[in-house]
Amino acid sequence: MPSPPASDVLGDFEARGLVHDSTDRRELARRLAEGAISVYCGFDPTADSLHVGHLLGILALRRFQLAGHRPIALAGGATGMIGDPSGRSEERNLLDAETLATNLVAIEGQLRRLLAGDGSGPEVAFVDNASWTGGLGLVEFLRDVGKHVSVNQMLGREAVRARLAGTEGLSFTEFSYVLLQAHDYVWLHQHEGCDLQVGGSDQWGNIAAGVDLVRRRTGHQVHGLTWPLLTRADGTKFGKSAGANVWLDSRRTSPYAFYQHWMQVDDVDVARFLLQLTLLGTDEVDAVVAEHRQAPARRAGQRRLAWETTALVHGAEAAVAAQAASEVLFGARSDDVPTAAYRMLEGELGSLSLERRRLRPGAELDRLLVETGLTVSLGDARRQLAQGAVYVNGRRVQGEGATLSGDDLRQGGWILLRRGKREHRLVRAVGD
RNA sequence: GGGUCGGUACCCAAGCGGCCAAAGGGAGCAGGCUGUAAACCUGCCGGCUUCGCCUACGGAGGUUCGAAUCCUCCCCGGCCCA
Repeated sequence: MPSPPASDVLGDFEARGLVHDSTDRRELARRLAEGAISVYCGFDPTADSLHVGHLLGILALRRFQLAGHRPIALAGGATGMIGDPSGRSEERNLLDAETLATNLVAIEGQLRRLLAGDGSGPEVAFVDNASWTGGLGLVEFLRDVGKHVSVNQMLGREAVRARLAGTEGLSFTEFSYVLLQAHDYVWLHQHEGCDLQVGGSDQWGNIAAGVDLVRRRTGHQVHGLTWPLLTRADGTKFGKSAGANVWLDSRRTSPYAFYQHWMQVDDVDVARFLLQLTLLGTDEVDAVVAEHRQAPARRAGQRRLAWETTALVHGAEAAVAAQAASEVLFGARSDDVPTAAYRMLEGELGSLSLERRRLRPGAELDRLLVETGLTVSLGDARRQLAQGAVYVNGRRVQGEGATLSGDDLRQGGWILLRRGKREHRLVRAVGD
């Protein structure tokens, strides 16, 4: 895999559309060219898994690593206790310590796995800001951190202003969040030699505050860099599929679902996503995009995107399986599938087992649809049936009262159900 | 605390005694066209034992043959005054 030239990560970020804001660009470029630096990106444990939005941060660290710099992945055990008001219109509910601890462990595990890399480049450092914030006394904090920060400036921040102007208000706790993150930067600068913090554009305020605080406390000039948030071309937030978040944890979003999520990306977004969400070199992305433009129907862009992201997050083996499942389901012959393929699909799809007698000819399809979760209610199931949205083993069945027929159990016990274009479920008959 | 306007389905928003499961828009789902795109066209879009029934218009009561619509109290929000 071609890595960006060690001397020009910044240029690479720019070429990929990954620069939203940064501290003095020339100064930063000079610093990066001068030699390896330590760069940090934080991840707050707001859930027990990261989601696709976090991929940008993870890849950013990898990009720096490939260019010879030292990445620091920070899990926000302390900041997670407070809640970042950036980009939020409402006060967060504080997570209880237990949930937080669980989340932290889960997220750290994911970060370690995703950043393990291939052994090239400097090793990644994993830190948790609770380790240096936990023992910090309030008075000490107010003297060492608070004294250097201007409330006037804090009030000027976009995230704060929006909340003060609106009806939601802002608690002192969230108002103070930026101080913690700024303090993190100081600590990492002093103890880990960190000279650059990166994050999504919503983090700019927090990062800038950190850069400021480092200067006031140490007189050193450190840097910040943000990328634009992941959005679709139409401006809507990306990372949701059918309203649900797309997670990196396979228990929350299966590798198959994850793969499909990328397969379904709009043409207009493919090039940008390839640049921003994979480690492919820009030349290679250009080649893929050119191929895609030649014959958009083949979805070369989406295929490559799905492959790269799935392999990155779930490993090559899972990516192969997800790809194979997709071939079966979206290929020409989903009405006649070999047993081996059924077994494979069983692991990839939402599948369930039902007693054989429930799947006899005459069994009502509407109930089956509800049971498999393909529709949300019986009424919905009947609507879908009436609209011709339902397929059994790849063949459309129509009519509200549709039932299973004699040969619907394939290879001795599987039924492939589908609603609409792309929702599939596999049902397996068990018992006698 | 006083005044006033408002709280309607996932969101915005009409309705202001029966014809209201509630206009319109958005989102979502499906069908058509396609390429598992986009755009466009069409249909659906509370639940159920579906020619009917149940639950719903901030909450609780009440008036009425009949209430989202009227009355009372309560809760919540905007604005104005203190």
